[in-house]
Amino acid sequence: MGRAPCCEKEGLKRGAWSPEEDQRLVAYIQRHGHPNWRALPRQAGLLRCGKSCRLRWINYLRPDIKRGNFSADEEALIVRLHHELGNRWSAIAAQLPGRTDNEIKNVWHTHIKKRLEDNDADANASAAAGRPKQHKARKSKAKKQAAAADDNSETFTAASPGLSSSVSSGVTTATESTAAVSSGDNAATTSASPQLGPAKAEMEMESFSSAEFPAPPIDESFWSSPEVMDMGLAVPSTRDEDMEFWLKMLLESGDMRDLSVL
DNA sequence: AAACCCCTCAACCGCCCTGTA
DNA sequence: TTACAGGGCGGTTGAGGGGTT
Repeated sequence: MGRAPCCEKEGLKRGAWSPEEDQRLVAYIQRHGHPNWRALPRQAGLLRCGKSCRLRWINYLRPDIKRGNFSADEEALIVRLHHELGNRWSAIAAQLPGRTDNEIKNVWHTHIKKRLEDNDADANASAAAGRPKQHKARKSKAKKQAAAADDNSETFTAASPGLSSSVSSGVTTATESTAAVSSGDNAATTSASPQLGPAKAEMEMESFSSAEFPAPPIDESFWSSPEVMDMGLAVPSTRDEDMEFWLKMLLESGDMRDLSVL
């Protein structure tokens, strides 16, 4: 006899969550917690599977979720942890506060893995071809992320407009620092290097042009923050300086040394 | 302008693990 | 020890959207 389904599928809603559903779920969890996911949707008046509620909460509605672009440091950490742990996304997520396993998994499959493959391909083809190909989707993502960085602090409330401010508060503060660091596709382009050894990174740096990768807007307050000042790091003003800045930062943080074994 | 391409990411599916009776 | 329920996890899917032709 087969295993019983986790929940009765009949009559349950599927697909994207509405703001009203989000609000209902958040309100219920804030009031009662989630001692029993299976019973929760019925008690909260939601036509959803318990698993679906859990996933929605874990991946999207939890107040400590850090939304927005992954910083170069975060991406470097993901690469390193994936090297050590494999596809154990929850274990990797445990090392990245505010990030979910689902989000990390998505980032890995859509960005990092592809970049690693590109880098391998480029390394093989560079002698013959020269410059790496710029995938169109990355260009679109650059725009998208630049826009996302602009209203990063509003992402959560915008996605779920009905939510109370108590839930969305804390998300903005958690996000701002990341947004400042990784505004635009800068995170993606600059972090293209961290998973490479220094020589490969240098090779890749030369392949970028400022025309293809216009400098993203930078939150000046970040650069004047005590943490950054303590590092004695100058504010990068050009693309090349930008790349060198991140390389230096990663080397000093130790990430690059760890990654050089890859 | 419109059709097509393809990338992103939220959400789902199904298996596995753990706790409990 | 076994059966079952519930939660967790990793793989996969598909709608939506932006870029290209």
